[in-house]
Amino acid sequence: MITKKQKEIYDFIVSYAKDTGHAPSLEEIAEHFSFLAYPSSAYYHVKKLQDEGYIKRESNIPRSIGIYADKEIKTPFLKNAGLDSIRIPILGAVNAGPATIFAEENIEGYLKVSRSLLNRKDGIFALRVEGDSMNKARIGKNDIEQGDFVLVDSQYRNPKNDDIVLSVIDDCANIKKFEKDSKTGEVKLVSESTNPKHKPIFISSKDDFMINGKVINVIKK
Amino acid sequence: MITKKQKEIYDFIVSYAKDTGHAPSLEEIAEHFSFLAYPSSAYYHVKKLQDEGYIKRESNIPRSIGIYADKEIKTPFLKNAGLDSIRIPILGAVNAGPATIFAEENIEGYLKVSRSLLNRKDGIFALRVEGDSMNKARIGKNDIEQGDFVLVDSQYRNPKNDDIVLSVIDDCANIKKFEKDSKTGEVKLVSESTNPKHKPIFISSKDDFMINGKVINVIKK
DNA sequence: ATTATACTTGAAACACTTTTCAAGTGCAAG
DNA sequence: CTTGCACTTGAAAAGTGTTTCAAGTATAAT
Repeated sequence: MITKKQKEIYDFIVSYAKDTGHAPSLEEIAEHFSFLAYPSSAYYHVKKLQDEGYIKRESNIPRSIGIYADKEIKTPFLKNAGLDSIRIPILGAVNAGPATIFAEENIEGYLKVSRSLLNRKDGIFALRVEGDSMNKARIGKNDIEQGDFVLVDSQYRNPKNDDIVLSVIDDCANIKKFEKDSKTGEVKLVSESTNPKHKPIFISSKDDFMINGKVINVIKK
Repeated sequence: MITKKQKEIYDFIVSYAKDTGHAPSLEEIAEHFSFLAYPSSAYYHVKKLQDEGYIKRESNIPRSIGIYADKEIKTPFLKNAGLDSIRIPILGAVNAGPATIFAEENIEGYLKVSRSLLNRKDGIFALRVEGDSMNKARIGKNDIEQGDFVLVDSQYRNPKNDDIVLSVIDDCANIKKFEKDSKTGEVKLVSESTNPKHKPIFISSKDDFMINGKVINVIKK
């Protein structure tokens, strides 16, 4: 059986590999976790993960940890659910204005979120939603209403059709549904709203346009 | 500008990463090419590839070569299994003779295979097995008998010990177990047969010798 | 013939990584 | 209280891998 620590280490390996394109060394794994002071400790856990079939690895080969893409690790049973929540910074309200909302000084506070909602900790933040432009959109079984918080994965920069994305267009932050025409390549950002005043936004290459992440969850107010 | 040698090296890196889930070391790259006797030579080419923007790499970090897919670094994760079944061309029977069996005109038909058997679609084909030279070998829980089909991953060109490989030696196709002596570097191809007439084949550098893929599955007749 | 380009050679120095092992800690169940 | 489990510690040895450099080769273009 796999333990909570090993699951954390697994997640770190996955996220490290995603970021860099290669696996971490045992030394780096140890460095990343305060409960591991030596590579030998990382070795212990990595060997466990390997024995359980969650990763593959080759002896004496640096950075040879590989992840099986079709194998998901279930979060082990948590004895103390309270300790398993994490703090996520709340940034300025979504449609409030300039792109500078991403600066650190605009952090409004922190939201406490159960870690099981998320795949990874880094790069996720919360935004308070203002307006009704997305009140028909659904993330899981929730809609997005004024005053709710949306969790945004800022590492997700290559949206697929129908993803709800956070974008900044001409210095204005928006939460819209992403739609790209596979033939013309034209990108459209659609409001999923009961309010007809929200028209789709067509992106032209001259617009100052950026996808800042994907909405992965909604936390009702 | 990139040269032909560099393109070859690039392709090797890609195929190695696909097979193993991690990048090769400079030493391994050098070993793989007869025109490179030292890691420093591989270093030279890899640096070129990096300067030209074809790969990314980190200084002093072993096996940190990464390949760009679009603009994102493609992590060499192991691929997962899909859902539906796919068509795989059936080539001429294995020991029927010359290497030209790989030409398209020798496709005998198609075999319908559940994709879950395979890691990837492209580069996989089926071969009908003739003879008893491998009837003791096992792929998963199956042996390889006359009349069976073996699935060959032709992108897998860097076999490990005990892999069952498809090779072409002096224009003759063979399915044998791959064994390389880690000290001498000598390569031996062994028949796993109850029939003692099948002797191991020792590969010398003067032989016209090529690994064409790895047997990844057996489909019983 | 000279120059430039595109490499290869060879060794050594240096850096990074893995592996091992014996001894310990802290916690929870019996 | 004892045992077992799930780890952590600490250091050192044994790999594995990268980088540098100076010198040399081979080919093609000027």
